[in-house]
Amino acid sequence: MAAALTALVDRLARATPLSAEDRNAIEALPATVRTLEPNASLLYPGDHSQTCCIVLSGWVGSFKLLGNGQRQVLAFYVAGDLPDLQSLYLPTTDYGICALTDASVALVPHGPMRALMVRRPDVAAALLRETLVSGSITREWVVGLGRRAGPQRMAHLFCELYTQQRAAGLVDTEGRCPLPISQTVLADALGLTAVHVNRILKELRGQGLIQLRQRTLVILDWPRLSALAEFDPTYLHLDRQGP
Amino acid sequence: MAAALTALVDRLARATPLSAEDRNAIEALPATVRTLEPNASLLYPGDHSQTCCIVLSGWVGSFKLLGNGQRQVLAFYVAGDLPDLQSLYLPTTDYGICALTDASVALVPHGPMRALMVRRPDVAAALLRETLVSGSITREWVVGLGRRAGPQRMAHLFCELYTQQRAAGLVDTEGRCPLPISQTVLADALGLTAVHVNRILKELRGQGLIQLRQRTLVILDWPRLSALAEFDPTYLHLDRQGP
DNA sequence: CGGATACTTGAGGGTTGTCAAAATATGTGG
DNA sequence: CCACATATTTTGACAACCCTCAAGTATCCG
Repeated sequence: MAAALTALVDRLARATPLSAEDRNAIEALPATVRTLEPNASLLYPGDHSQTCCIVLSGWVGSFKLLGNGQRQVLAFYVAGDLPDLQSLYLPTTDYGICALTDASVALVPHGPMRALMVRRPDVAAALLRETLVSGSITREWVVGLGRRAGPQRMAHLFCELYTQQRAAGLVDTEGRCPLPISQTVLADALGLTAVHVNRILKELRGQGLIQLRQRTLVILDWPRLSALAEFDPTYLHLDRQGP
Repeated sequence: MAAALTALVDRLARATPLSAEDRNAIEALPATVRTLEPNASLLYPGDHSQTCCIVLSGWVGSFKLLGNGQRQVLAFYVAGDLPDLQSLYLPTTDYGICALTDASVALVPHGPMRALMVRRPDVAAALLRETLVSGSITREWVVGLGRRAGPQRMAHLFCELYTQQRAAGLVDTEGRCPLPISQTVLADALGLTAVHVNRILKELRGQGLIQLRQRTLVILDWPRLSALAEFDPTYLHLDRQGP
């Protein structure tokens, strides 16, 4: 359990300077680690969660289901992300969280989490910042789902995921980064069908913009891909605050 | 200027009990009131705002523009809403805010706003709660834009706006509430064209579900409308907290 | 009354969905 | 290592939804 939460410390420190005391306070949180297989649920809509979840490894998604069985993915979460921080303030969750790959998460009870935020205002501010950035990303998804056609929408998502992973040091020198999700999941995130996602992928591949094989995304032509997507990374708020 | 911020006090008190001190502290904030004509901008993408905006009257919207001139509305704001609270923590705004009707807003400088939140933790928690509820609504918009077909999507938005205004006491005994926006704005919120919005309205009207005239929405058949939308108000988090 | 804005309707085309099936990849047990 | 079962990806044909363009009607406001 010790050092399990370094993923969170690293994430927060990326945007906000944290003192050694802040780091220690985070790593001292009582956390239960859970490993998850793909598709395993962590949280169901309507649950009253008593813990906050921190992704340690793998990919996790939040989603909502519709009456006819359709699914909409709301966000992707990777190491250091907090999919349900809001459960601290809004007891009833309105969405589900499940593992998209083999994953591990830390579960921290609400009590110690709240205590940490009271004792360590800088940590509270950093967590609040993460929440606001998540909201900003969700708004950009609204724009994509509302106003971007399929190819542009997919290109934009790839630009987003690529940029996020580059900030996390997960992109290699050849423009490759992990994208360990099926076309079905991609479709549920993009508001399309899996069949159509497949056709758009073929199109982007045919234009020499990307490759997507073996759970790896390769950006072959960033200038043209980001131009197609009209990608502006401002909304990711990756600029570091403070000293 | 005095009492301008009662709209905010009333809004926060709807979900969170506030002490008299809390209320007084909010109403003592230094606020500049601005009146806006329809379409007047309050905030442009890329701005570095030094104030927080509180809607006092009228309807305000946040939005993003795309390269080809398309617009996506991200949220509607009415009296008591805070369209840009996040500017306190994320200095670069990535969206625009403009008046959708004649409107008035209060502008509170970041300094006093921050000071209030430090001195009055309950107010800070109430403001955080509002931010989280906004995020929850944005996620529901993602679901609608991604997975609901036109009529269902529009029905869902009407259910949402109606339920919110009922909580604010703005619905009369005949199921009427204000909806003072053009079909073009509605289209920009629903990710559709104005022409198609018009056709869907005709359809919903023809089925005897709603009326929309003279800036007023009338819910004629709530059971069928909410069933069509598969509307579940959980995500609005209207349940009052605490005593 | 005149001009501007908003709403309404029609015709036709493009994007995306649905249904179905084949091809490929992945995983498991013998 | 192979044989098999399963999941994922790929492709085709067709239909539905939504968009575009265009024109006409209603409404608002000075």
